[in-house]
Amino acid sequence: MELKELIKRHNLRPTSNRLEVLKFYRKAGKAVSHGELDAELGEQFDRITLYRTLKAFEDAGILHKVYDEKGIVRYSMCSHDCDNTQHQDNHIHFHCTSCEATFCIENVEIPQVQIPQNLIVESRYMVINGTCNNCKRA
Amino acid sequence: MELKELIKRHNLRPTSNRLEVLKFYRKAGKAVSHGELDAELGEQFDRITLYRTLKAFEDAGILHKVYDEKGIVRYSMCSHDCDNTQHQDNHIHFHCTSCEATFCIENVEIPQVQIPQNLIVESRYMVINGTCNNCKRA
DNA sequence: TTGCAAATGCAACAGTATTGCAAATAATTC
DNA sequence: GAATTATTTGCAATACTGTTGCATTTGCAA
Ligand SMILES: [Mn+2]
Ligand SMILES: [Mn+2]
Ligand SMILES: [Zn+2]
Ligand SMILES: [Zn+2]
Repeated sequence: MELKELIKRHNLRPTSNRLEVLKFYRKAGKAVSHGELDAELGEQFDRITLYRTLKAFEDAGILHKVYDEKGIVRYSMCSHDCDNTQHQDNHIHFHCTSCEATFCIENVEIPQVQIPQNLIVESRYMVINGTCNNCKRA
Repeated sequence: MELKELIKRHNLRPTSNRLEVLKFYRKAGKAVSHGELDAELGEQFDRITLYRTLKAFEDAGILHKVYDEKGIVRYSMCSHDCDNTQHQDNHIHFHCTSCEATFCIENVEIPQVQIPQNLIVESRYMVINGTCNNCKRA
């Protein structure tokens, strides 16, 4: 199994819990909240364990946090070379206001902006709200 | 008092609670969370009333919500012609990672971006993290 | 296979926010 | 100005999200 390798490469133990969680995230193809994860795997694993799994994956650079405009926390697979020392997820996120799906726009960097005051920029975060492909035709 | 007028123009009753809250927001010059508001006015007004005041001001177009990258909810004065039908707060927000202050960059619009998929864009949200003027020299 | 470190489950707790309802207050009508 | 009506407020209860402590289980390496 490839997921096991991915977990090991990030210095975590590939437990059944972690394998199932990661399988779910990979399959989802979008950002998933703890609540949605719990709805899927809550019978099998404890609510708190799922919280800790998400935290562990985030720290390890396997998942990254995604916020929509209402502050809802979701997680999504890291694509590149994130690890426990650094995340590299500075891409745009899209949030569908119809179905509430949120996902990464991997290949679009967040544009730089000229801000007038003498402020030091460290990072940028950007969410685009709109209608996704599925909801458009419906 | 000018604040009274502002509240009335948005079809709300200018109670002492609302006047004090609005005075605080105007003075603050930055985004303020419910907790910070409660720390200032909690002796005088009920915690829940403050929640409802913020909600009422938001619905009326007097305040708008601001989220930082950690999902913390703050509110800030609306500058333009927001009302109960529409908000017009599509500017960038700046969050200082040192002092946690968050404020509006009123005069900088959020840049448009070309997203590849056929997604319908409705609005954009952007937060810049960095170091503010005060913290820079410290 | 034994020993140790990491991971899990359960219980308790913390922080933030919402809802129902009765009392208080503001605006409107007389 | 007093009576009537609608809005606002305070308090209690509740919900939701997330964290922490601790005993038990599991994975891994010696
Ligand atoms: Mn992403
Ligand atoms: Mn703003
Ligand atoms: Zn959608
Ligand atoms: Zn600062």
